[in-house]
Amino acid sequence: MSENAFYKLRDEIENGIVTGEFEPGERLDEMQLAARFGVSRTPIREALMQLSAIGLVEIRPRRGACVVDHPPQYVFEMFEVMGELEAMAGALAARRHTDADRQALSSSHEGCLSSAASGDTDAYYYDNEVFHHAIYAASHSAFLKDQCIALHRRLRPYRRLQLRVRNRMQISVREHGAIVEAILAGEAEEARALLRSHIIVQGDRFSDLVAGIQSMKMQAKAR
Amino acid sequence: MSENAFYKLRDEIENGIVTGEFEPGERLDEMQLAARFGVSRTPIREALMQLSAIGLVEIRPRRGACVVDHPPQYVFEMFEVMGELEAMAGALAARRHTDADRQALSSSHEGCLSSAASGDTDAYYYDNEVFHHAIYAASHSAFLKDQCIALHRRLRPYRRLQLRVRNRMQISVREHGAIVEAILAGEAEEARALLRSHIIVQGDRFSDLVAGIQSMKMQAKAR
DNA sequence: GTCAATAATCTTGTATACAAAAAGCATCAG
DNA sequence: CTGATGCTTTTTGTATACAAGATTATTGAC
Repeated sequence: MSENAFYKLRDEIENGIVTGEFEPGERLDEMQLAARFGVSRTPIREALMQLSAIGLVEIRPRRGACVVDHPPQYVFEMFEVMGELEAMAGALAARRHTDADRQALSSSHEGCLSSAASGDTDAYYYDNEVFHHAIYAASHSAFLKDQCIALHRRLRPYRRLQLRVRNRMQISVREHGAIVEAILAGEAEEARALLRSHIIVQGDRFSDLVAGIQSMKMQAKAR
Repeated sequence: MSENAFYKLRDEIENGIVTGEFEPGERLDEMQLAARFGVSRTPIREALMQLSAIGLVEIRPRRGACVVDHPPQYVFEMFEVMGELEAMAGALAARRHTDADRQALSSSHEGCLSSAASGDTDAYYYDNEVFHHAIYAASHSAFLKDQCIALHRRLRPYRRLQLRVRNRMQISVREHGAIVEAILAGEAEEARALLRSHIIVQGDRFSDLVAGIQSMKMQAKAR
């Protein structure tokens, strides 16, 4: 066994939740997980404790851990808050970005452009993450960056769903272009507004999201 | 031992951190804590795992848990983000508040007024918390409320420091008045701006905060 | 006297053990 | 056949045990 099992375990289980292997509402049996990862219940429990504090699993006394199952409204609100945080990061980035930040923003945007052009959603999913992380870094607010990364992670399962929608990649990458422009031009309020509406799930996108969550659960039940 | 020790333990340790009994940077010895609370190391570890996920303690492999010790810049950034989140809550509250919310806002503001008048900082500290929670609730965004409460908790040690500054209570409660007015009048953008500047630690207040953190650490070392 | 190397001690990380609560099951009454 | 009650099994929560890494102390060399 290498170093600090519970860190690895936490990430493994988190990943399982994000990818949908563990479905929303599913019970996470300690012994089962222990057997699966070849460890005892102790580090499993410690990993679950951390995930519960983050808000990815729910622990009810004497009844074990479940993957959280948020109503669509709550997920919508998560995107709404994420939008505000990213907007803040973008506004700060517009004011504070360095040459290195310019570089990182531009090249990560290039990456998104090419993977969007190739139509590879998995590649875009990854490049998109790099792009947004570049904005967080350019904000030069360590705490804001930490918060954005944490919430971004928590939203990963749903973000993945959104890319499935037709043309979403093209629209998304076009919005990225405008965002980069605003940040590099130092237009803080423009960047704020653009990022806010880039993230928020409004109008049709909300119904798409709800439909996606539904089908995710259906798929889960079928297994 | 009653039900679910680690919940109680988590709150106890968290409280110890907030009140400054456990100083920033202090090592949290598992056996010591176990002896103190009359339990074994297992539930202590589980509590520490949760606190580490929240960001109140730091666990380094094979070297135990420490109370986090953020540089002043990071604390400033925490208040900056808190300001943005509360601003958002205030703006939503201005648009969405119900009669019950009006009631809760007004009465919690009354509470702040009277405890500020009496000069009781502990009472004000509590009433202030009730007031801000009323705003979160009035936003009618469950996730935003959760995030605000979590960050509010994390900032409790520093918030406490701020009240020590002369006249801070009077200034704070006056700002509350304007905030209530804006929310009740439905002026979302006004509420947003007022709350943002109410929370953010700017100008002199930042140096006061840094000085407070310093003296907190001095006091810690003296023990 | 100071520094370094090694031994002793302490602390963490994980496994296992055990008690108590919840869930599942069977039996029995109606 | 249905429902309820009591028993069995399973699973959680906590304590304890043990191994391995980190820390400290001691001893010896310079």
